[in-house]
Amino acid sequence: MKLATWNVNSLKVRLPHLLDWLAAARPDAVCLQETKTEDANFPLAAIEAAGYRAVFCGQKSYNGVAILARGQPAEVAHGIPDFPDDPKRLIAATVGDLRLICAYAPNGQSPESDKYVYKLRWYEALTRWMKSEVRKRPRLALLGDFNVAPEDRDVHNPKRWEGHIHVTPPERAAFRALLDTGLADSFRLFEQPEKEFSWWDYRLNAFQRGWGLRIDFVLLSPELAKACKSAVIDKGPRTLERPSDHAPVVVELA
DNA sequence: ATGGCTTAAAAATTAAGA
Repeated sequence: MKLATWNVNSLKVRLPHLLDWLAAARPDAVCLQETKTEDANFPLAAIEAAGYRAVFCGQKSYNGVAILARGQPAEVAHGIPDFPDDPKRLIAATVGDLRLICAYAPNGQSPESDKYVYKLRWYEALTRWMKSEVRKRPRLALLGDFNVAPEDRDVHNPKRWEGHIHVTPPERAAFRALLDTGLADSFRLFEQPEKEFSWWDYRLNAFQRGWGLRIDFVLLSPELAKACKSAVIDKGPRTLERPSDHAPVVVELA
C-alpha cells in the first residue's frame, strides 16, 4: 500500500505532471493540495481515465484539496469540526481500511500578519480534533502541506530563515503539539540523507541550489507507523518544465 | 547573495504563496 501527498500548485497547470506521476509511481492513494480549482472544473474524467476515483473540495485562485484513490473514497468529510471558517483546506475520506485526512495548512505570510494568528488558531483546532480522532481511528493518516519546517535540519539554511514564517518557535510548537496527539512524522522513522526537502522557491534557482524546506508530511497513527516500510520525497517532478514548487512525499505501508 | 518566480484573477497590475 502506497500513500502520497503532493501540493500541485494548480491542478489545471499540473495535470500532465500528475497523470505522468500516477502512471510511474502508482500510489494507491494521493492527497493533493492547492488545486485552485472549483469543483465544477475538477478534471475528474482525466483522473478516472488514469484509474483513480476522487473526492475534492476547491475554490478559485487559492487553496483546494482532493483525495485520489484506486477505490472509491467513502465517508467524506470537509473541514475541521467546530472550526467553521475553513476555506477548502481539509478533506477526509475512508479508503479501504484507512482513514485519510488531506490538509493544507495556512501559510501565515509573516509573523506580524493576521494570517499568522489564523495559522496558529487553525493548528489549535486541528490538534484538538486529532486528540480524539487518532484514538477513534487506529488506522489514520494525516497527509499534506503543513507549512512548518519542524526542525533546523528541515531548513537549508537555518540562520537565514531565523524569525521567518515556517520556522518560528510558536509554529514549531504548534506542529509538535499536533504530533503529540500520537502522530508520527513518517519521514523521520527512517535514516534519511541530509538536506532533504519537499519545497523549493521558484526564484533564484533555489531547487538547483538545494535551497529548500521540508514542510510536506505523511503523519501516521501508531498502528500505521508500525506498518510503515519506507518514506521518501520524490524530487522527480520538481525537475520537470513548469513544475510545482513542492515535491510528492510517498510512504509504503505493509 | 534576499534580488525575484509562478499562479490566478483580469486585461496591466495585484495578491498570494513560502
